Amino acid sequence: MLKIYNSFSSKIEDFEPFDPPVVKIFICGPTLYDYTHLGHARIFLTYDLLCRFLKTRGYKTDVLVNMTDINQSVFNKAIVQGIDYHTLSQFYSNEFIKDLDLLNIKTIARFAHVSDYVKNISKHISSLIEKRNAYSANGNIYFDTKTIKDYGKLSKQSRKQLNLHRMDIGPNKKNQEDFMLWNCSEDFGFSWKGDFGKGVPWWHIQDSSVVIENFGLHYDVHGGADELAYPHHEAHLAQYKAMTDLETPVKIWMHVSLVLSKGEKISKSRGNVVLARDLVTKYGQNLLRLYLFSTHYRKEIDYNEKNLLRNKSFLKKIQQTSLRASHKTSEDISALIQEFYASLGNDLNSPKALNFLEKICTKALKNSNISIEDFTRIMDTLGLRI
RNA sequence: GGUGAGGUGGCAGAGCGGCUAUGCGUUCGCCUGCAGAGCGAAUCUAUAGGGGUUCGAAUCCCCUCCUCACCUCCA
Repeated sequence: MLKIYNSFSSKIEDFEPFDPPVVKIFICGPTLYDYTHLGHARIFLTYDLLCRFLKTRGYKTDVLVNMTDINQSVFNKAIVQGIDYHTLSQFYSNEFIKDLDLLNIKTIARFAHVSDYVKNISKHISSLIEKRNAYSANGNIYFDTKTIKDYGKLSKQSRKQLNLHRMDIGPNKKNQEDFMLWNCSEDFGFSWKGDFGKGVPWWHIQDSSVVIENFGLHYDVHGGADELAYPHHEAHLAQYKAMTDLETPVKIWMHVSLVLSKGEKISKSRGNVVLARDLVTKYGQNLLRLYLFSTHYRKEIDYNEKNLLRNKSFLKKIQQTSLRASHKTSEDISALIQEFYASLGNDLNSPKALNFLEKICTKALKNSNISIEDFTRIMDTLGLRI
């Protein structure tokens, strides 16, 4: 039904959720200090496609997205603008939701703002200290990565390599690669109380707490951008294992590749950011979907406007097909429809699926037929609004 | 140094064992007072290099060369 590449095992695996027919998916969400750009859009559209496909196979999806409002970048921008960090993050949170709507992403069931979870985070840190997975050094709390046997496996790094990273630098850390859970040493002008001291919950533990509060001891898919594999996902997995006492609390680690521009990563520091809303306004979400889905999710996309526009004629063909859709699907097209879904089922091979869709359209416009029902189902799967 | 993704026609970009996409471009028609847009048709027969597997490879295996990204906050 669905084969999917698991970054943890580096293999394409048969997908079987813990509690079928429900599929629990966690997606690393936005840090709330700026608008959604094309790279973010690709991430959420990919999981939207995954969910829509899973639904056609009889699954029910439960998607959780964390909304990072406690974060250095948020604090910094709030200071620059002279406003409360919460006001700032709330603004971008609303804008994010608007962007998802523009992108026709309706598959996300829960949004979890980290600031609503600080008490839980503190509780979980206390318990990690108790279990000796975490320790205090110079007031800060760190996770002892040596307590996790195969730490580094997800990001495919040896202990030696991990040791080279200058991770969350501070005095008296047990291991160079240990990461911070609770920051007590910096003054942000505000702090929260934990049993272990006043401070700010740090990056990685936020997701783990959000996940365990919402999903409990296990879930099926952990998603996010490729670049999050280290240190973020590695750290999250270590914490989550310690919290759940399970060896495999997450079935599939699914990483979406980056969007580049002129061969370079899209990022604010390089000044080549393209906002999702601008693209949707200018070209429409249909075109954007066709463009992004015509590259496999594990492959980088080098964005340029020309390539996006190339899908125009394809979109037109789809629109013409919709006008020609009839009451019955002919056999040759029926076979192609099967191939369309089979392609998606094979590690979400959307470019191949689109190829079949194009063949379907070509035939339907010549001498074959596709039923309105079959056609609509394909559109729904891809999230196209024709 | 480590990890991952790639190298396809003039260009962009799919296909991932046999049916050789698609788009841009180019050329020719139709349309038009001209131009553009639009429509129709034709055109380019490609797969980094070298071995191998196979009846058959762009597609699988090995070697070489090259490109890019990530490994620090970034999605």
